[in-house]
Amino acid sequence: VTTAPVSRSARTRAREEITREIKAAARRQLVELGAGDLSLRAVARELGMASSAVYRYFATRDELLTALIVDAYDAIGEAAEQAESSVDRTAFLERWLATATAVRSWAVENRREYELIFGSPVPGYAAPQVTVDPAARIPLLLVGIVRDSLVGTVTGTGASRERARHAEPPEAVQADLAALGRILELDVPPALLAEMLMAWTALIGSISFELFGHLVGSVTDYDAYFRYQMTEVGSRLGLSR
Amino acid sequence: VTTAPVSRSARTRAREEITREIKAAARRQLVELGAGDLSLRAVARELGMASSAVYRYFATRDELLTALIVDAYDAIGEAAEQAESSVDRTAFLERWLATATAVRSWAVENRREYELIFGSPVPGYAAPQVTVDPAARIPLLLVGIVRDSLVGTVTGTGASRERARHAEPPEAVQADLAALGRILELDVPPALLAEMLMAWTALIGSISFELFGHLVGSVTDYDAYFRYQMTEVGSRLGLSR
DNA sequence: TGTACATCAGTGAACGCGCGTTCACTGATGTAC
DNA sequence: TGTACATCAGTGAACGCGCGTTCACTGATGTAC
Repeated sequence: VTTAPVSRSARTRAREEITREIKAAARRQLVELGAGDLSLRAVARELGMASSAVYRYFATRDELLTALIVDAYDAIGEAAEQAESSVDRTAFLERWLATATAVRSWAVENRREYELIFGSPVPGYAAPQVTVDPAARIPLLLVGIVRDSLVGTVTGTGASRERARHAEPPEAVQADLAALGRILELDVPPALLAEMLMAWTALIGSISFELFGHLVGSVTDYDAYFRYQMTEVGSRLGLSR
Repeated sequence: VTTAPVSRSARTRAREEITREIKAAARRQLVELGAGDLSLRAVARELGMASSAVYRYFATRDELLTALIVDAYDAIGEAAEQAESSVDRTAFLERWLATATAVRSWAVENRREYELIFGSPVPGYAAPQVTVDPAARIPLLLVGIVRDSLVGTVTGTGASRERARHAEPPEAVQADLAALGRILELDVPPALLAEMLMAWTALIGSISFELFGHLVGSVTDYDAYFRYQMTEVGSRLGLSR
């Protein structure tokens, strides 16, 4: 039995640093070429090391891809959390808008990484379990906002009690929603939970539509259109008005 | 000046047939490997011809890709039009649901081709102008439904006059919408036009979310959830209730 | 504190593979007189 | 209707390239006594 060293050894520190450098180089490649053309050899070349050396850090190309995916989820989640946390806690709609806007800004600035996580899956690559938690950060933000807004309603802190009236979801959907509510420990009407799922879908759907070029010719002021759209979504969640 | 032959020559017929065969083989490859790994050589191999022979039909790999994209847009548009046309003209919500459902079914059955047109763009490939028209078929269906529903309102054929009340779009968005309304020759309130754009976004966004795996763990009955979601979207368009 | 051994990072060559595209060519089909 | 020429489809070899991964190796760092 060996005891873990108190201070990381030179070897360990070097390992961490070089791992970071490999990921950084891979990210640069990703930006230029897209995920499909990401090449271990090119990464090694950029770092001035033998291509075989990369295998000391990532056992396979897919493992490197996975690391990039996890990083991307974390980065976009982090950006969203940062933005959301700086808004007055009782301004629910604004919290949602800050979240949505931050997500979109990150996506615009990090197109390829956004595509990596929200675009079409890389063929032949199956996302492993490790990506699940970081992927949940943004939806969990939304859960937090809605949860707070409901407490707000009860104590009268300002959330709208005139929530839009929705059709009751059909039974099959209710079952899914009930299970989801239990996982999230969120006790809300099924229609509202469904609305949250749709909000999350609308957020990503809208950003993808813009980035993938399907609004070319219809919209020119993407900022304004996006904000308007997300305001509509927010008000359907009963976050204001 | 040569006159066009009345009946296509053997050569012309052969050319058309082989062009079709090349596209079919390419489509098969697409299904297996995704757009990024589509290879001219592999297509030629499958057809038992020299790889150089393919160049008599498509000057470049990208040209072949473009052909597949156009075909995909046409196929999904065709499927949608078929489904929509078989619904009672005055059942506006049902027309919308038939459209949406047909689009989703086609997407589920033709995953890769769907990804080709609605997933992340193939890096290094710029969609040429020829893809614009076929891409418009589905949104134009939606325009038709809403247009008819408005006439319905006037003549009292059954469309709801209790259209959901929307916030007025901000000015920057209004400008875009006005231009869009002129192009479509559709004279409707800006908020409704915006809602149509959002419906189109929601349709594709929802299908992509499902296909790209972002609902795994939250939804199990995709059919029911999708239908519910599109019903909500439809009612926001004032198509019923 | 010094030494012997184990662990690990990195090298460079090699394996086996596939790709897009070009080019000079042969032979079949189409066209003009 | 028959012949001469032009057009076109398809061949096979080649160019120049890049890829992921393995393997036997050297030399530096870490560990146990």
